[in-house]
Amino acid sequence: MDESAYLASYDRSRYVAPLLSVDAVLFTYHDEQVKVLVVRRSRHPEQGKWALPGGFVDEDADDSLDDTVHRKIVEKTGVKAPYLEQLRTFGNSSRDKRGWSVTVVYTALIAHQSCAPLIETVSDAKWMAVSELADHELAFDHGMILQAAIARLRQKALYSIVPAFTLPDEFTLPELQRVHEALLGKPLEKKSFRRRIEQADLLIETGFKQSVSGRPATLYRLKPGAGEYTFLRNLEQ
Amino acid sequence: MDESAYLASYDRSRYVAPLLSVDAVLFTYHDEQVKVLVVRRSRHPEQGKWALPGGFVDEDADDSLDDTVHRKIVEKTGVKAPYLEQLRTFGNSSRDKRGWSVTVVYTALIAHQSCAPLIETVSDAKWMAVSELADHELAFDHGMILQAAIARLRQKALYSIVPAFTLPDEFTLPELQRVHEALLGKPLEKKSFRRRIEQADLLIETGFKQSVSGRPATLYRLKPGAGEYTFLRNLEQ
DNA sequence: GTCAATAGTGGCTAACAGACACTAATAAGT
DNA sequence: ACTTATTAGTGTCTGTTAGCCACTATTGAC
Repeated sequence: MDESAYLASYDRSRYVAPLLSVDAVLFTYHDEQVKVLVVRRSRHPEQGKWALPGGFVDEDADDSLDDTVHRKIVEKTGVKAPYLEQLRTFGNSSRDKRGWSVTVVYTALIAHQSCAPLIETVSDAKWMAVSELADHELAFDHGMILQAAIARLRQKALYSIVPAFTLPDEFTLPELQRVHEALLGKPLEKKSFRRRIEQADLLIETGFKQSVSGRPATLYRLKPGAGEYTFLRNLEQ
Repeated sequence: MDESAYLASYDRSRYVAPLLSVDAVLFTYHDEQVKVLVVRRSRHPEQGKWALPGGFVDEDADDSLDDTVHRKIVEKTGVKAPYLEQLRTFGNSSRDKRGWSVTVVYTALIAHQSCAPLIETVSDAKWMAVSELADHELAFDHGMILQAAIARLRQKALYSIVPAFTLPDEFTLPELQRVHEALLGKPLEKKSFRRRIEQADLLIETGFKQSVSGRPATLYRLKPGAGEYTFLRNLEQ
């Protein structure tokens, strides 16, 4: 049998594959806190519990797993997340009562303001501060997944400016530093923080922000590709 | 309907999920070269082509995706790989002619000597030097996957001693440096390389290696957890 | 004993993070 | 207008660690 004959006779429905889903850990920054989007499950299993936004691949609508996550995030927030990166895939026999299941998990970052209007009007999705996560039990193994996502983003705060994607398009260096500090749970040296960003030439100056009180800060926008840049040296851990 | 009733009525075979497989990029070091295990495909599709070792989840035999990879590597090499880490999951509609498919890819490292006997006796698996990969077309998107795995391992050579897992249990620092240099494709500073490993206290001295020519080198073994250690500062890129 | 080869060290320089005091620019109060 | 509080941003010194490269150490071959 040659390959075309094989493909013609191939019937995928004969093979029972593990349940495959895609989930997103969507971070933002608001009110001095790093927050994560959780949605209330409307259906069984784990109905009523808070869970990560996610779902199944739509073979007609999605060309790739990235498409699936993007679609799911747009469904919940109304906008496309400007930063998306695969975290890890979790697959075992016990994480879902329906049987052996696999979920491909992504980390995504978005500015709070760009999706706040939609989320505030729906009752099945909300931002949860990462500091209060311990108080809430999430569906499936999503609590553990969230911890893994936070650990990774925390690491990135030490050697990249990826956390900038939790801020609006234009942001100030003090704002960015406060995001990093919220992630790391401790203050950073202002000078060290600013120096390395300046040396790496990752930002474009766009103007000045009127101050609430005190000297106004310079507004910046990320240069294209700034999210991929990694510093050779970590900040102190 | 409550959850137990839902679960009792749930029939997974009604849902056609994308084809799910697991693949491994298994690295080793031998004859001054970093090599990758490839296996010849005995069945359609892409019959006869070289591909990454991998396969499907066996829901009875495997409790987790990690189990699946471990099992697949043991099938090909006869031994369990001492280092295993998820690389990334690739999923789209075009990578497999059978339709929408997803593969969870792992990077694994193993000492050449620990599996050479088995591999040399079989004709459907062989070590391919990464330097000659460009000359061989691999099945599916495995060529691209391999490039991603190499890029990641190369990064790790700059800030960890993970490449040590391509060497036997006991190895010398000059041997380890040669692995890193083979990965990076350029020489490293001997003093810088040794100094950081000594400072991080990652190795246990076990004796001396009789020299082929020249002064004998000290043999070391990895301390437990040494693979998870990351240096705060990268070697020069 | 000398030489070739490889292992391992000493010690200087350069780059960059930490620390912290300093200056700069704004709003509010008098 | 001046003072003060507040936040933004800089100057500059110290400490750590990688780059560099010359040096010493230990072996086998002759």
